[in-house]
Amino acid sequence: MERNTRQRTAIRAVIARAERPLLPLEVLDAAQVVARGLGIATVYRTLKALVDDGELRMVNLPGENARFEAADANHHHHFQCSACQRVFDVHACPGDLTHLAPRGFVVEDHDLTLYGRCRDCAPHTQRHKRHHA
Amino acid sequence: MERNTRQRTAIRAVIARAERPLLPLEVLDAAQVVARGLGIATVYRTLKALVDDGELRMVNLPGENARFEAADANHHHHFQCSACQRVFDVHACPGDLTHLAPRGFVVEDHDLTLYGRCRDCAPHTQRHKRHHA
DNA sequence: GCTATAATGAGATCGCATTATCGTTAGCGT
DNA sequence: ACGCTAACGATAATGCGATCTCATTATAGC
Repeated sequence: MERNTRQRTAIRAVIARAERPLLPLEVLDAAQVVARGLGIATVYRTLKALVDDGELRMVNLPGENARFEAADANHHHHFQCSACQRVFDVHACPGDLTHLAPRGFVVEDHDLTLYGRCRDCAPHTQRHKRHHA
Repeated sequence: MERNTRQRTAIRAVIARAERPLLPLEVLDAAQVVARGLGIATVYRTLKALVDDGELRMVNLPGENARFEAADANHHHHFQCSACQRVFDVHACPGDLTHLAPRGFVVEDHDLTLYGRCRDCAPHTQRHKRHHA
């Protein structure tokens, strides 16, 4: 993390532009457009470094590999599309959930994942085209 | 799934008795008490068979390996202790969350995971002893 | 009790995400 | 522009949960 390379710049840009947490492979695909020849090793290396620096945050969803998003985002949750499998941010929260836990349990945090169809994959309300990012 | 063996009986009993989803290794440990010599291969084989039969359900929590619980339980969520890592059932639900998704998204289901200290690991309110199941 | 064969257990193997290796490339301070 | 060396890319290696292999064991029908 001492030199600014075009690979690192591309990876940073891809994640900053995305409005959803990305898989390492999604980062690779998107960043390769700008940084030709970019390798998966560099993606993993850079993601790890950026997480250590506190610039990125690792996002885990049930049964999924880790995704990465900007760490400066405030508390939010995620929505995974059952059709395209992509994960989107949900800028809403049911609020205080501490009362849901059994007696004697102390709630400190929570994760919420919604499942269904994203805007692009929703039934009925078809979109003109589906240019996935 | 055609013969009733002591291994299978032990595995069924362990899961029925637990009030929380168990990891394959937790099933192994608990079932070995009754079924001596039980191997991990049999645990995986049996869990898979019971899931196929609809008797068990696979439970995925963020960043965790699959756990298994009885399939006849009704809709509920989970609580993972940040100290002992065990997962407990939460028989409560925040209710309708369909309105949280962005416009155009169709919510079909949701997963909620609470994090904190379980009764055994909670601060202050110490328990006399901690005989983990 | 006898037998056919389903089921088991130990250990080898697989699948796959992630990490390490190492020769090459390219920031950046001078 | 030069040189030091961080960073890269290709690919081998790792880690580990889960599955497969196969000789052995034990269930269940007769």
